[in-house]
Amino acid sequence: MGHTHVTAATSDEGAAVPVTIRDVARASGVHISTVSRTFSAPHLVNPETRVRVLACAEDLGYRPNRAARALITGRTHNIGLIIADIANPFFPPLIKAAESQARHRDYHVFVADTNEDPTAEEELVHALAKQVDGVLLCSPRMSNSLIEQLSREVPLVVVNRQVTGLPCVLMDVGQGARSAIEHLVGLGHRSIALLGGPRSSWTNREMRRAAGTAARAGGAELTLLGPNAPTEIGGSAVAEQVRRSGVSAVLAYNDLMAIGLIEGLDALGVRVPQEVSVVGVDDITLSRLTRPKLTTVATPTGAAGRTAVDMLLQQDIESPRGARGPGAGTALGVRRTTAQVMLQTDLVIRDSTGPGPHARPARPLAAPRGPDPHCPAGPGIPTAATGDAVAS
Amino acid sequence: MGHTHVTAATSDEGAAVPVTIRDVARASGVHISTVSRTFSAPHLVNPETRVRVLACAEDLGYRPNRAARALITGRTHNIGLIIADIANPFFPPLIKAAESQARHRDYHVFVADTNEDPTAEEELVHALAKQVDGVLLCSPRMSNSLIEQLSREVPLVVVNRQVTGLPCVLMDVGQGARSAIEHLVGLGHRSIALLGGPRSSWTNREMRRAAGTAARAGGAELTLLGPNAPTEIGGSAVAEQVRRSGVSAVLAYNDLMAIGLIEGLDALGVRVPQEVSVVGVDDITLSRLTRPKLTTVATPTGAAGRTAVDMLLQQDIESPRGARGPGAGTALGVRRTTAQVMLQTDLVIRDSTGPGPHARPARPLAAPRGPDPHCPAGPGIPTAATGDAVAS
DNA sequence: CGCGATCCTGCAAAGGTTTGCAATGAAGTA
DNA sequence: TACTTCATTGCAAACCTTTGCAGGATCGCG
Repeated sequence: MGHTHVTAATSDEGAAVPVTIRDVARASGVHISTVSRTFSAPHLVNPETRVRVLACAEDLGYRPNRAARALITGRTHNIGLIIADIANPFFPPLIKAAESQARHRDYHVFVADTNEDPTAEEELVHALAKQVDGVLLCSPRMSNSLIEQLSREVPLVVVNRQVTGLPCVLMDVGQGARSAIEHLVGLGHRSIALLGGPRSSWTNREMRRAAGTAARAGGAELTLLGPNAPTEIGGSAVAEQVRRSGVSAVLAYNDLMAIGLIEGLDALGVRVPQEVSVVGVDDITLSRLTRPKLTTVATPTGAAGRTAVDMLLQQDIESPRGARGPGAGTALGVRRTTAQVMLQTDLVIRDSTGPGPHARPARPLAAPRGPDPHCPAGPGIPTAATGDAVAS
Repeated sequence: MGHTHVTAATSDEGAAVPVTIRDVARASGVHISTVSRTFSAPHLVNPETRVRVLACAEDLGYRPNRAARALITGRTHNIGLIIADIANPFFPPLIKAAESQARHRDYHVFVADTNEDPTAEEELVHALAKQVDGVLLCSPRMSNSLIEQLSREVPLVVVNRQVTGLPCVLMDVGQGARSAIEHLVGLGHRSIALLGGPRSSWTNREMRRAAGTAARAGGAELTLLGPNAPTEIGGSAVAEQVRRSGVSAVLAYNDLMAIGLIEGLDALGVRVPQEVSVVGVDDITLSRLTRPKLTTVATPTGAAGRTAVDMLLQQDIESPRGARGPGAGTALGVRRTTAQVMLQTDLVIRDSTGPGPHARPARPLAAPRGPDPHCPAGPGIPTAATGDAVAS
């Protein structure tokens, strides 16, 4: 590793003296159990004692050892967050929201990246299992059956995937794809391509299903292209294929692919939206910054992260892990209710979609359009309703 | 919270039977200490016994309880990663690299987001202290003295900040800023603005210092604008100010601001790079995707994450935390060597910079330029050398 | 055959916290 | 006054693992 040590100094440092509950007990003249209760069950200790203990604790800089606490309570107050690819801008807002929500509930979040690799996913669940109270599985690439199996090892909440028997947070990409297709059909497009994402993606299947239905209903022909890598590269790689297919509009699996496709088409001399319209999914920050600005289906990423954490913690509180007390370890089945939450998506119309070859002549050609009925707050600004739910 | 429960089912699930070292011991007919050694000191146990124990462990699905292990060894095998803003695309590659590197060393990573808030930073260090073996502080916003103080509580490695006595990973933004200014001066710009970032940012100070020197050396005038929020919004907000200042080129604190600025200038009818040249810092993915593509100083984010983890673990191995064995708890000072690593940056020339008003007439005006000597692999492709070091 | 060395394994303490139970004392009730 | 109830606190077991120490067996060597 070619670093250069600019400075190499030595410094004196007192060994971090670990101050335990015992020290606090001694300092405040009570038994350690009283100190413990001061923190974990304050109502059980005399207010006067409590303030004294708290003062001593503060004074000594005491912080409860979470490992010891975890050891006896069986609850680590940690949760795991397994992500297909942190570098995909879709995920950071989700991570951020989840971490913040967890922190408010006095939980910490382990983040792990699988590089879209199903095997890594499985290993990570195993590795995390004993160390966390539950795991959030975001856009998993492994099989449903494996997920179910793993859920017997550690409480799981799945995001962007429907697994029966498990709590799931879903984004209504079906509705999103439908809106997108309807938007394109309304613009006069009759030949549309769907740029598929990873084969094992639930989102991918949902989009295909909904887009197919919507296209049929609108009298348009839908061409399936894929599967592809859900990245910019994946998008630009199919540009040539898109051109040859002769479609006048494309719905891409996500924004990254849409942007890559636009790049690729541009390199081939195909103009967007004049010759081909492109719609993405996710509404990542980037999609507002490219030229042309991307028309896309906004997904409520932050809300998904928060909701997933809530569901995990709720489920977790119902059924604490580990046997409590001697003799309570009989493996009696735990009955728990699982819920699936569907979050609404919103079509955000910007500049990457325009009139198709079948547009009625009355429509102005290739002119900037006004706000679309689907997008109450006007183009470019995700609606506040994005995080809200939709009855389905 | 407006979600709709699409499904609410109940499922039977065996209580996750916690299989401990004791179960494995019973199953394989040895004492628990032998099982323990099988995992933590395999060379001390008879090969035959070992395979038998391993088989049983595998069979029962045993995984060592890390909390218990942490309790007695004093090492959690976790590290904390404190980030100013996960949503800033500068950080995900760093997180990803750090997490991956840590995992290879059998460590897990807690990720926490401070929203650029110094107070949150301090609280997070406290909260994490007892739970991790060390903390990576990325682009901290708190004061040096506070950082030093916190480093007495938990081993710290600082990224993007120079703190004497603490191990630091720095990116040579000074060199980067110099290259950028020289590039602009070479293009004929004599009046350049520096768009500052957060006041408490070390990077910010370094850039100001280096850019000032380079501008003086090149006979250019440098205008300081800031501090600003290191975001797209922060950049677009100063567009008007940039126009009024009359400069012909701008070096922005980071890519996000540069892109925001270009957006803002565009809205004011100022063309980039024809009227104003813009240079960013970081080379985030986004900078290759905007129009015009951004000229920027590439920072080795992944290498920084990996290096930081390595430094933390190395320092950590030298001085294990917590008193080992009875009577060893005397607070004798631990002497440890701290190093600072400086990583090289690289100017990547793309399309957001062009000839300035003082360009020699021989130069073609506003025409696409070929590869720049600063960028060996050609524009648009970060050089492989980016992660390597530079002697300084 | 005896002795030490080596290898393997068991024993038990320790690590910091939580928590059921018991003890204490005070206050309230009959 | 005697008895009950309640609030507060102490006691000690338990959580699961690691590790220093010692015991036992086996082997090599003189």
